[in-house]
Amino acid sequence: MATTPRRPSMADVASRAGVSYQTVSRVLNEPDVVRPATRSRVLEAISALGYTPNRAARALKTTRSSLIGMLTDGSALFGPAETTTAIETAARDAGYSVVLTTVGADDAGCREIGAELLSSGADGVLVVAAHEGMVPAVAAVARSTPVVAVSAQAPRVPGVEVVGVDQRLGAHQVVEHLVRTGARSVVHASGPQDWFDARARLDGFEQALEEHGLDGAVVGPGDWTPLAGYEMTSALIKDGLPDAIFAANDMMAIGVLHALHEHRLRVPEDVAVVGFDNMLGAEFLVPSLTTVSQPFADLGRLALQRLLCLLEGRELPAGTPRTLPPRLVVRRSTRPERTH
Amino acid sequence: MATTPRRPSMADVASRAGVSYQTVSRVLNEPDVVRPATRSRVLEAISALGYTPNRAARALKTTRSSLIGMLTDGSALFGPAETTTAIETAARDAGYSVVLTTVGADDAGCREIGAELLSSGADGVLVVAAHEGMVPAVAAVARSTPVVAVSAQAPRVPGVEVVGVDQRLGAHQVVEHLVRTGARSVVHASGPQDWFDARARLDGFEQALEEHGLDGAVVGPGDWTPLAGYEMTSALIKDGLPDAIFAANDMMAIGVLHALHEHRLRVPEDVAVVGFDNMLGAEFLVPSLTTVSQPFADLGRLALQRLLCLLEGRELPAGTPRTLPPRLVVRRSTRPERTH
DNA sequence: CGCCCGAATGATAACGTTCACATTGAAGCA
DNA sequence: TGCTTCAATGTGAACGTTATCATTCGGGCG
Repeated sequence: MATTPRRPSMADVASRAGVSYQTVSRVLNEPDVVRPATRSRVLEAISALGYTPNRAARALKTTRSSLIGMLTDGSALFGPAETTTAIETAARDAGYSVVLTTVGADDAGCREIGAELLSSGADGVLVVAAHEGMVPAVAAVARSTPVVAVSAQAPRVPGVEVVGVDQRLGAHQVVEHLVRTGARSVVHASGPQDWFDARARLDGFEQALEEHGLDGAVVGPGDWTPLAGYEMTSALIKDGLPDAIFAANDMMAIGVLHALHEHRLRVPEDVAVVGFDNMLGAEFLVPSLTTVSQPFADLGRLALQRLLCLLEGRELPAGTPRTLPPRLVVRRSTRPERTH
Repeated sequence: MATTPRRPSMADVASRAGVSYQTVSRVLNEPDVVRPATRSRVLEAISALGYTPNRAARALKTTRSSLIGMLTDGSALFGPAETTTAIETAARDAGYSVVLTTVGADDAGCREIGAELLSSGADGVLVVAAHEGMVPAVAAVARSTPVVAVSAQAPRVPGVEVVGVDQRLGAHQVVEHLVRTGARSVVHASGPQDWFDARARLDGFEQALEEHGLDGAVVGPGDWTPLAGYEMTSALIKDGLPDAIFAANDMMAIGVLHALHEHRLRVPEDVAVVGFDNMLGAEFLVPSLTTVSQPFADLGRLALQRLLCLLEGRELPAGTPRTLPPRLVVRRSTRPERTH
């Protein structure tokens, strides 16, 4: 009774079932090779003792930790959170655990973060809300571990695969919708340009603008927050408003709407407003926000699938996309499209 | 050249530095006991080889994994996300990594989730958005591992410590503010009652109602989403509105505001609205939302600190709170308080 | 000068698995 | 019957650490 209640090991299970520890190992790893009778005896012993395999020992022996590192931004943004959850669930289904690592605003300890992620023994790493600040950490990791980034475009790090939503396409869809609803001038309230997604949205915006010969301008960059959208819009109101404002994300759009409301400007009659992300609640803003829906959860699953292929040396199923399409969701913050 | 590029081990470092691997171990774990000259020689070898300790081996030997399990809800809610980040950062500072485990809506695999968390070898577990659905998993874990829950009240699981924001107090503050601003009747659009926080807010609401002799009712329960708030409010509009609506969280408040706006009802003149959480953007809703701010980040750090004490057998610093106070943030969705 | 002591380092064993190979036993076949 | 063969299980070693004990080497002191 005085002995420390050590977690049961294979040896304990083995002696209870009257077999050797190797047989127990086999029951766990290649069940069909052991005779049904012994197998069930072992299984019974396992559940009776509440045995769980010691992952440290397994990792030591196999040099594979069954851990996936997830590098993500510290801000509590909607999209990343959803992607994160999808990744974790899919990883668990595949027999992996996810170790979370957030990188804050400061680049300071960033290379160090990479080293820590590495030493945590992750078999592979997923980068979720990719921005410049992560590049040092990613570069440090990528030399010795497969990395898949969820991002609009490859962080300029060799050996990093990329899976993402086509942000440029999304921006195009926004501009085209605005054109169809009569806007002649559009301002993009841009996001932080060290984020790859923000840059791609801006690129797509400028390109679409040119294609349609629209008047347009870019203000910002903002930092994804409502306050940024609010301040940019307040400035615009002073300097002259366009027909429409395209915010880099829904949070900034909230600030845009607020500023307009504050000045008794009507949306969409005076100014149309579009966001990006289709976050929870976008539909219930005042007015209901036209925005671009991103398949965050699918994205997470796709990224994980890619990483698993890298890890296990499998080929990707043919036809697996590298890029997912966004979807424009038209609501009340833009003028209705003419239906012929 | 044909040999697999194995990660360097202590033995490699040792032979390069001309010492035994035990000395390398000592340099890492108790540096002062080794002579400065040899120590620097070893350190030089470490950095030259890019050696990082093998955590699996260490974990196997010490029976401590330096892993903290974080059990959290799958929904992409704002509060949990912020708490999560704070925990991860604090954990990393303390030399721990965080393995993330989300539990979805289905209770099905829930006990199993506990077992997996356990077998992942976490030294301790933090429960972040506690609700009934987690109880089986938590119970499974708690028998063999320290658990701290971030929650309004103890999930009824023995041996689980609790750290939380005083939700009842928050609800009290809301009701009192509403009373001071002239409301005579308040409806609480309640949250999912299997969440401990939602239950506590409801309790606090009812208690405060009684104390102040107010008219009141509870509608719901909702599921934290804007849609829920919207539907409850739509029903209220048909059946008769109170002076104020207290939504269980800000997301639901968004739906409440939307429904009111849709019926041309003015906030706060016709109905005052209050939320809970002070999520990013609450300030910029239309109108700016009065709500209860929760110190999500502090909460995460506090929970981690408590868990570390449990893990390392330390006493908590005297005066460390078990409960953090919320803070009422008065904005424009409620009538202004009279200033004498 | 011989002894002992402490500081610095080395050697050995163990943690709980999995891998590679050895052993057992029963069945198949001439 | 005696041999081979294959299925089922057991044995020994190793993964990279840390814990424990053993060894070495100067120097202080009687």
